[in-house]
Amino acid sequence: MTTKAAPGLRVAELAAQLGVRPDTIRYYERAGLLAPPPRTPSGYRLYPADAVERVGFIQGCQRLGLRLREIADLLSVRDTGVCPCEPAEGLLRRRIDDIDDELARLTALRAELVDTLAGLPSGRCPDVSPGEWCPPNDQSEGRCE
Amino acid sequence: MTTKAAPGLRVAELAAQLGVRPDTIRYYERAGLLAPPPRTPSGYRLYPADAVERVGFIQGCQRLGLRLREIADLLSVRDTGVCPCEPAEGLLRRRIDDIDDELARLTALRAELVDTLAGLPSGRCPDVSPGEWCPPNDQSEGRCE
DNA sequence: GTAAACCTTGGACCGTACTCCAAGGTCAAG
DNA sequence: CTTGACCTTGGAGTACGGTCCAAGGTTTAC
Repeated sequence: MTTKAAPGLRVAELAAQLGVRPDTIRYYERAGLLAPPPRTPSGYRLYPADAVERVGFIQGCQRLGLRLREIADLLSVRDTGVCPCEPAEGLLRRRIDDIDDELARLTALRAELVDTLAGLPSGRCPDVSPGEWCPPNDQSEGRCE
Repeated sequence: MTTKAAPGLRVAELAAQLGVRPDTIRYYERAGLLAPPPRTPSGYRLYPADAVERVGFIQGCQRLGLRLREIADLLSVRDTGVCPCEPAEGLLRRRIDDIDDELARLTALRAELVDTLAGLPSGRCPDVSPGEWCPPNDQSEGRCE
């Protein structure tokens, strides 16, 4: 069977498969996440079919909140033929810790916002320490009643 | 009583009172949060004492997560002599909604990360859809055992 | 043949809140 | 008088992940 030799994907085709723009693909190349692909005689990039999977891996990692630099590290391990799950474990643990910090911060901030809001429509404007909501000069005018 | 005429604060003095750098004060001026202050004959900025309170207000709003542009809006209301608590209420409500969205997003993401991590050290590397952790070509080599 | 739709490159730009820089002026202490 | 610490300005740089641009070359459809 004469399997049609894979012609490869042009940059816009690869991008469309993954729902991104061609610029993003070229950006990944500049950022070291995608090796420079072979070119047509006239200089167009021609990606092999497995580039789709590679960009999909990038997107999966991004969904988990990894940065491109971290994803590049995982890919470089993966490119040696080794599963990058060991370095990934460290990255993911650190990511969870960051998320926990952020959750705590946002939860505390939310409570503070609710407190501040609760004071707003009442007789006195609450302070936003160390500043105040009301202008400091004319105390008798413009305050919420 | 001959009250010593307030000499005003130079930019580094104002900044030091609030724990920020002079550049930050000048940046607030460029950004429209601080009016251009009077100058000494030689051109140095000389802030009146209430500038400390004003920058304190900015910091208080920042702690609540408001952006400089939003704070500028509140300040411009406050500068009319009116308490900015009414527009602030809208900003703070929207901020709480944003935080709720972010909390939900981070909570879901955290769960996904924990799931992913739980699969890592076991016999099979988990998929990071639509990519996979393990390289697609050599299935038999390099997998976590 | 020609127009539309693709491709190439290097570089500038987005938002956010600063932060730093160079080149020069000012001011107080010794 | 000199030294050092302050001040001025406009502009560039930081992180992040793209996004867009112009100016030109290529390919495809009609």
